[in-house]
Amino acid sequence: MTEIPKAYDPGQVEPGRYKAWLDAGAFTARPIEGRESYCIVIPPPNVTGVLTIGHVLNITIQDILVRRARIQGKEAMWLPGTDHASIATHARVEAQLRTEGTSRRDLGREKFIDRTWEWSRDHGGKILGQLRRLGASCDWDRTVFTMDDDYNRSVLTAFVKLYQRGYIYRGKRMVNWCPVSLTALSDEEVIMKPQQGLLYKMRYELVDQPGQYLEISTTRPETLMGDTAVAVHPKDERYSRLIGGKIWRPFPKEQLPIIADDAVDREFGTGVLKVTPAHDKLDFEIGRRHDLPIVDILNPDGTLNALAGEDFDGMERFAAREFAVKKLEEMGLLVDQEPYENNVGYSQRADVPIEPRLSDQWWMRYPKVEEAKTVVRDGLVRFWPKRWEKTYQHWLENLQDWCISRQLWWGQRIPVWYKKNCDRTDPANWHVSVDGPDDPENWEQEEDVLDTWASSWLWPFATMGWPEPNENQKRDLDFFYPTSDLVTGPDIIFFWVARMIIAGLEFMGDEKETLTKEEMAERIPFHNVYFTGIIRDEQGRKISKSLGNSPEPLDLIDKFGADGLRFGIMNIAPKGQDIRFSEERITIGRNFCNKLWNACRFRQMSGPLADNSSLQAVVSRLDPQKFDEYDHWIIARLIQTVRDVDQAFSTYEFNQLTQILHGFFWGDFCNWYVEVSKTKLQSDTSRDNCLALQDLVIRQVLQMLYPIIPHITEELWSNLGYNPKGGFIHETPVDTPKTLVKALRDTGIVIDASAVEHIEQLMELVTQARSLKSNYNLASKRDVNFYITADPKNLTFIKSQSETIKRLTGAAAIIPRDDALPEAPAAVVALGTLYLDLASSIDVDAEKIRLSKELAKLEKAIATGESKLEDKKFISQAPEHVVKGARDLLAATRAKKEEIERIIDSLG
RNA sequence: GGACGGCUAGCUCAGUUGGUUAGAGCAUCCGGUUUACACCCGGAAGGUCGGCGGUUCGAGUCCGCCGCCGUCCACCA
Repeated sequence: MTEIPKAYDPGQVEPGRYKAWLDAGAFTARPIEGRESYCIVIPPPNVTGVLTIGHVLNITIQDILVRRARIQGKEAMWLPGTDHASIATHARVEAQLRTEGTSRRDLGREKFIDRTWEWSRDHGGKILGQLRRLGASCDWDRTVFTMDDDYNRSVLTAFVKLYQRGYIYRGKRMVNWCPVSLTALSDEEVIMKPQQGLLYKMRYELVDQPGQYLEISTTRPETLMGDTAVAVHPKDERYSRLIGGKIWRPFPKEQLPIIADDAVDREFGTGVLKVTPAHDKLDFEIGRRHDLPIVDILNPDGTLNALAGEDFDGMERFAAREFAVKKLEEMGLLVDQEPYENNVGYSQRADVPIEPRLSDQWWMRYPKVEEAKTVVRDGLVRFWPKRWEKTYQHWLENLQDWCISRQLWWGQRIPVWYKKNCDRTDPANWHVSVDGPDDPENWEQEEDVLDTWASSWLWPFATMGWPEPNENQKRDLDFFYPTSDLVTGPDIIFFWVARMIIAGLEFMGDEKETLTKEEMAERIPFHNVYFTGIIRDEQGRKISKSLGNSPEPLDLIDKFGADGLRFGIMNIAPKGQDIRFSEERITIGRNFCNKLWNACRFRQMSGPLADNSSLQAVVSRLDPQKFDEYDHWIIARLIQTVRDVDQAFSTYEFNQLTQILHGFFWGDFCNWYVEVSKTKLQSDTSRDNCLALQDLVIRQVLQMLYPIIPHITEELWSNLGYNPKGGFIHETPVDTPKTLVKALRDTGIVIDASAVEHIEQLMELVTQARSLKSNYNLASKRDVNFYITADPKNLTFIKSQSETIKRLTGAAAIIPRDDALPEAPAAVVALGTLYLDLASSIDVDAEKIRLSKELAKLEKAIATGESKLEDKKFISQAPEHVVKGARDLLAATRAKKEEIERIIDSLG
């Protein structure tokens, strides 16, 4: 046993405690027969990332869940790792190369990849190290990187299997092209942003009727050189006679057909649409229906090419827009331009408008879509909060094929080889396998790599050795899969959560077209998904680097301690809502740790420690014969708190959790029980029982707090001798409400409900007494007397508690009286009427005003109660206990009112 | 355009299946070194629960409409 220092200093405690856990292998999980398993796989942070406040939230929740599972006696495994983040890492390495005056093309594929490996090794350890400072109890020996050799093989195997099963194909289709990253993107990587632009109205001349024009509206005049038709709605009478005719494209000057297509909206603009099949998704579809030529006037980087005409060749796309408008104007073809807001797709990563572009890509049709809907609808996979299920189902119902190829180098290179000098579009010339062809000299491998999400969607099982697990991994998969909880943000429901569910259903078992419910249950990757809120700043803005409003987590840890930060952030994170972050609101965590520390310190100062080695040991030190009302009350509150905490854990209500524990420990235990203890500890007869009770409360509270604030609770658990044979706190299973109640009952302790009620009444009396003193500026005086009138039963109780009442109120004496004390401030409470004895005269008028205010309140309550009870419908239709409650309340309120009226009278 | 979420004290949030006089923390104000803790203790003030209707004996809670704020989805150029 060591003495506890005066103020809690997390810096002195946290690193040592964390190291001790690591040294003892406390986070190592092994499949153990007959033991309940618990597993979380971490959402792998980007390998080049640094810890953000968002991670703090996410990691804290996961650590709470894992540690709670561990202290419940489950075999708990938290699997850590990082993601290679293909496009993001690419962008950062390329940016670095630019500062060196070189580029990835100059470097070549191999050297670029070497360089990127170097980069990720330099940065990769960083974020994992930061997680340790937060106290993350990951099983670090299992750390996985999505570019590890084994993981690569998993990704390639998944590709090959899906290819063989007919879900993967290569095709020339419209893709979202990022002109900065120079790669195709999936639909999910495109963000629609409203854009202030211009809507141009221009006119094209009819070939057959020179001097006659058709007016066309567009927001993108720079693509007109790629137009290969204009289209109208087939039923649009304004234009029906022109269908089948021709029109002049002004430059490069060419005749275009006028066609009819249902997709044209008659209401929009003039109802005439210019059709650019190479650069617009809708136009591409129209072009396909009408067999229109496709003229691609854009280079991959978004500049125009020679097909746009000599004067546009090489021009940047937005410069080309201005230039095209200028040309139209000069030719007298620009009719109008007006401000216009429309939605433009942006590349999520590069933050520039994407170009719809026709190109050869690899696509995936999703397998097991129906099953993916079923498992969530039927609760095999539960979402918290539930409302995200709707978002998930909606996405699955409107699924588009997934573009999985990226024109990048960092990532899993697509395992397809093309026969040299042969037609790449013909699958007969393809070789698809994990290891490649036996005669590599005759083949060329596909240049593209896979979308990062096409590797991370395998995370829950590829991290455990799928598809070729060794003996240990096989046991892991059997034991830990399906995993228990997934904790992530709702922004990646589509990117990651939905796809992991699909991948699990497809791969975690033999190839099957459809699955039974039992098979689904075995294959799902996790049972619960907890969606965190998104952290915002005090003004409700998103946290972002450019706004400079991102809190620095490591500074916060220095300031508040990891435990303080953890408690604080849990306290301010409402379930399913975005979180307003402010540093000030984190102080509650630090303050709470300090309170906990000092309460334990006070316990240590109050008397020698006795046997605390187990729940039974502590409980057996209690002496039911010596229980007073306070003891009953605190035990009742403790049991209720254990129940509430249980409930909060099982419904993932983490802010609730901190509030329950904060309220009980600080509000009930410290402010009332410990204060009362100060009297009890002076008496030899009550001391030991009181200390045992404190030990019990502290013990149970430490257990419940451990998942949230593990370092400090571990330290105190050890300092107060709760650890039999030096074990960690989590090695003693946390008591359930049942085990706690049973242990108490076995010792002969049964909660006396009337004692609990008495204490609540006593607390009211004390509060009112303090209030009276404070109202007369006597709060700090110790020589004040109180008088009380009460019925004999209550008086006996009050007398028995007079010492603690005196201590809690700071009064000199509490003196029974038979009648009212004239001209004295008074308060009516459940136990009687309390009078503040004032040696000097009081401000009678002020006191009258105060009491009148209270009287008004009571009269209002009486009026409400009376009208309710006079209502026959209420009497006949409301449940009996509600009616009785209303009657009792009315009676009590009337009595109180009469008493206050008497006091007012006595004031003269 | 559709869907979802939020609107309760100055701020951030609780308010279970409708049922006593709507709560907490922070901030504010007043008073305090009492046998742990000033990262503390005691007290006070502060709300027509976004608006309007409806159901009901009874609505912060259920229903309808409206208003802001936010998020997601959507091929009107």
